[in-house]
Amino acid sequence: MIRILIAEDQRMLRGALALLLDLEDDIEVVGQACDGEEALSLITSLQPDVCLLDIEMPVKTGLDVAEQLIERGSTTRVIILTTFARTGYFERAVKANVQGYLLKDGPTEQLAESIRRVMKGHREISPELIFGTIKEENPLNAREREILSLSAQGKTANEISAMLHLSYGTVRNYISEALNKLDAKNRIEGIRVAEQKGWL
Amino acid sequence: MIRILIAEDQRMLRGALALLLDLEDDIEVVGQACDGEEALSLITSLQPDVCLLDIEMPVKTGLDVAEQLIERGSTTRVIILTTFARTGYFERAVKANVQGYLLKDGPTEQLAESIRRVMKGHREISPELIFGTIKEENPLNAREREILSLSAQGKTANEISAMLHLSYGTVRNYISEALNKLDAKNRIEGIRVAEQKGWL
DNA sequence: TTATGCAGATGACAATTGTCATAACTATCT
DNA sequence: AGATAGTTATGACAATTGTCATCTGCATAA
Repeated sequence: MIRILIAEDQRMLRGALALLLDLEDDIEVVGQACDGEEALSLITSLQPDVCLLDIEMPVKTGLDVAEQLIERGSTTRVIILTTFARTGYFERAVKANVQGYLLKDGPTEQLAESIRRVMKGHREISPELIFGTIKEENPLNAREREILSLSAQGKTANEISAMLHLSYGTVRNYISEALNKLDAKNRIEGIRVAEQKGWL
Repeated sequence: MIRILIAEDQRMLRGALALLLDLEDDIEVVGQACDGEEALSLITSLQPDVCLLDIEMPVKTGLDVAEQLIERGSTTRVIILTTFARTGYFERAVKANVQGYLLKDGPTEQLAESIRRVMKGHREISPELIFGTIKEENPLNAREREILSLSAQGKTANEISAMLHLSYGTVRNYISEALNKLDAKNRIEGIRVAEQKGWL
């Protein structure tokens, strides 16, 4: 019996997946979490064989959870299940050494089969991601990302400088550099591009 | 037997919902669509009793579909099933006279029951939406919305003025007015607020 | 007819933003 | 020690943005 845990904040999907997987004879859904924090603590206490992690969840993202599981030397295998084929997300998942990265756009029928294959030691990656991704690296460094994120929240260069204890000019330099790398003509365009690629 | 059609672009969710509903003795999923256009043509040809429509789909949104069904005098009952509790969406759905508006954040178990109740002539609205929404009207008029949308794509005031055959100053006036209404201190914040409320 | 209101335009002003050249200070590598 | 690279800072400049008061048509209602 494969014991699995589902972490997904959208209740309808979480419930439907749990039901669907429970119909399989060899799979048992032992727990469900609606945010990253809960997922982490349930995985620790329940020790499931596999966990299905959404990325964009409250409190902690699925990627955060995956990284912390590695740190703790957990034996639970991780399958990321997300809407986003964003290169940034995928790269981070690969670095965190997850066993699977599936898209919510993929077929339902394949999910159970993917779980079984992961149990056998295979890696399961949505075919959309296998080609044409690795080349698109995140061009932004940590500072640029941090500053652009704050800017994306509507913060002003001045506010950001106060928050990060940097000078006004430095903040603007970083934004300028980021926009240059993203080939964007202003903050708004830059934010669009970066968000869309999962670089923020 | 209640014949239903599901329109939802996310394949995993669509598949899971179809399976879940097909398990019910009195419900039969007669069709699935992955965009609004397909939904419309399948509803016309299959004449299901109920259709489940996602809002944010390619080609045509679920709201577009609902509105066109009314126009055509279709007898198929409509349940909107969406992630978004945005007031703008909800208002539009109410105006289109849909029979249900459920959130994907709601419980899976209730879905089949909601469908049965809709068949009996009830209206099904997610409880989150019943209170505290109607008052939050979209404060932006058509022009302001149009201009802020273009701005959200990274367009400059100058570019927008050329696109809409308005003067540079007029465009900035509209943006200023929109920001004032949204209580935002700059474009970026304004865009965030408006998008989050479904006002764009 | 006057009044009222709306869509659009103009001009002026200050603040913010985007760009660039340059420099100081570290830390690291050779 | 010298070379190199990364981080932070400055100053200067132009362009863009945000705000306001004011003005022109134009339609429509009193």
